[in-house]
Amino acid sequence: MKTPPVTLITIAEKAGVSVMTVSRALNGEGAVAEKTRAKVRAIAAELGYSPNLSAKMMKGSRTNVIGILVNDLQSAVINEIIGAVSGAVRRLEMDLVIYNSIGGVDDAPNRGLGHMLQGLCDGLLLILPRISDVHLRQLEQRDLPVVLVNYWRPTQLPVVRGGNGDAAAAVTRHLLQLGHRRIGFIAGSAFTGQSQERQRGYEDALEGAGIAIDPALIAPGDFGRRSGYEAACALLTAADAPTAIFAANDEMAFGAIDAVRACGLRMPQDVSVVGFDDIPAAAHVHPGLTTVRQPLAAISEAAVRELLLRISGAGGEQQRVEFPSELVLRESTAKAPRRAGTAIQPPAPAGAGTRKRATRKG
Amino acid sequence: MKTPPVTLITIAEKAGVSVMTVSRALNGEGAVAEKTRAKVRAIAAELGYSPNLSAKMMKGSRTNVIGILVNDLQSAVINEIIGAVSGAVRRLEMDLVIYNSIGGVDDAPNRGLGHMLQGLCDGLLLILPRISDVHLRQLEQRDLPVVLVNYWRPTQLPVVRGGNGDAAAAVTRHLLQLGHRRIGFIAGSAFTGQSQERQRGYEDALEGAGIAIDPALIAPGDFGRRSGYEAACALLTAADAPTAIFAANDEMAFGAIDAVRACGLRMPQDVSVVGFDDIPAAAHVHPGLTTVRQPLAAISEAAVRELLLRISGAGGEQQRVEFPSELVLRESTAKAPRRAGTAIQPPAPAGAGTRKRATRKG
DNA sequence: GTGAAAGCGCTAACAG
DNA sequence: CTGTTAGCGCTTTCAC
Repeated sequence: MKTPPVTLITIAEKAGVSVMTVSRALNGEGAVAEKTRAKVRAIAAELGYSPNLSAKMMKGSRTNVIGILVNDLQSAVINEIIGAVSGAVRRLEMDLVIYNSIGGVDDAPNRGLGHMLQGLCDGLLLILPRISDVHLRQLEQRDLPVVLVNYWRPTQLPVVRGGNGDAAAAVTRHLLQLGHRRIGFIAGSAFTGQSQERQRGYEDALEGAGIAIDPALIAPGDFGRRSGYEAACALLTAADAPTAIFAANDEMAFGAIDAVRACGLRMPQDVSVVGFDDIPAAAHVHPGLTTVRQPLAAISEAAVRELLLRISGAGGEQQRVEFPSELVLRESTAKAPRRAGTAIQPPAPAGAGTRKRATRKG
Repeated sequence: MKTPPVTLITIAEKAGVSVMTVSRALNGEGAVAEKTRAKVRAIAAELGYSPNLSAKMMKGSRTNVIGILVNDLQSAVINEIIGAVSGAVRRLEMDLVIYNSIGGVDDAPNRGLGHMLQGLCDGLLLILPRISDVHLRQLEQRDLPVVLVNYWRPTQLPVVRGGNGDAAAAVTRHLLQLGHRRIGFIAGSAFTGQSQERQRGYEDALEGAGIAIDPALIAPGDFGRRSGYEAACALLTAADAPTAIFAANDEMAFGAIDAVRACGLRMPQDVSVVGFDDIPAAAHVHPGLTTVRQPLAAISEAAVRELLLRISGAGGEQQRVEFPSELVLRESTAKAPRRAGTAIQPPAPAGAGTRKRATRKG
């Protein structure tokens, strides 16, 4: 029913030429008489022809589609990256398909991923904050051009990313300049190198200022708001509590802010809070969150460019590209208070305004 | 280099059977000896076989992939829908591919869309807050199972969506009960029926309460935060200003809140603000935003179910499914203040804390 | 229960 | 410049 599919054959018949000529005319390659080409193109346009990708990819030729493999579409950072990649891809007159390999770390080794790998895409951009090494090894084995974007684990695959260590050091120095001496750090999960690098920057800056690193000031988190809340509660209620908290990402910083309030403290007067990522909400809250902005647009563009290089076989000279991140000062940091760290009463179990992260059964 | 692709042939040779048998064994269809099947499956697993979708779709058989066509990946609502759809699809052991038809309303009629239509997906979920009628007509022509999710225009295609009118009426009645008599409404863009329906609910509730609709209280917006700010400024600085503002979505409500503050007014004491959508940020701001929550999970599941029906040819008995939305009361609404609407000084051009929407050149 | 043949829409390679 | 042949990996149809 409805419209029958338009194939090269349809056009060939209507134009009175062979299928091959139509193919060449439409793809702009091979020698075709200008006149023929024009005619064929006109008919194709009229009929609303769009090439059957499946057939194209079966022949192993380029599909002009690049794929994104992502496993967390909820993340503001990732959505920004995807937006930027979309733009870049579009400017190249290519198409973009996103494969959401939701689920856990070990997900989609053969499912889905396999499908995409099987030729649909010319290349793949990986935006995987949680990727397992097993999965990564599989990708290394494959003969598909691939670039890791912003999230990585040790690998030989090319990586394009924003700076973490330098910016984290800058954050820490900023806090030091404000007179803070006990600065807490809330780490993220270890599935990506991001948190470690940020922590390293924090530690380097402290050491650079001649301040010993106190393990009691480093709390574990998982990049989720809730974990930031809990980590901050732990930090703030301990003896000799920090006067500033640096969270490895904005979400956790928000949780930390919740905790500060739940502890009856003021932000930034009593406790300064800094995040990382500069997600849109960081600018929207009051007071605005001091944080770090990664140049996601530049990262995305570069990643696409890198991928294109791999696709065209000009296999990488540069295996790792890093763009410096930038400190964004807002109102969540202030001069360190005079008080020595006094022990604080722990708040009620679930802090007001704290949103529980959705937990999925299964 | 690296791993050569594993095809049915590879497996057939290794198993000492024909390609056909392998195909049947793997797909579970057709009669195959249990023994053969087990053997074939074992080899397939061992070799890490994953079927070449391209070939599959070329034969027009089902690919077990469903596609999402979306044109705004920045939207929190849409991301929530996509998350829910992902889950539903996964539970069905199918795969999901997202096609981001960014750009304008008239975009992707033949590009991209065409590709997906050409068989990659068994069916398409459309999450298109901005879709043109032209585009919609094209889709209607196509012989591909399609379901519109949450956003729609007049069409014969099936639609699964959350309620708008009833919930908007509930919001309005809530404000009326708080004593508000002059309630402003900020409309969204007209590309989807959502804004109109929400406005209708607002008007119905007012009329139901015997209050005449004042066109001066209805301001145009485009669902963006900035437009909410501007619309609210206009409402608040006019003579006989409203004591409550109902924005057609949360983003605009946030803009309205910025405006309330920029005008030197307090929220909710001087002006109550209500949004629509219950995006995560609505719960995160202080005071929390009273808004409406659409049952996105239910909507998404139903949409997938509807789509599956179409795919299996059981063409729809039900063309429109609607799930009731729910009023979420938080702290942005309060009893109407005593003051008569006094004229307010307009704020400085760009309100503090207002984030300009990114404008893309080209 | 299994296999052989044909063909999906397209393009690379080689004629003409 | 244009046409012919062959074949990508798979499934459908029909044979054994």
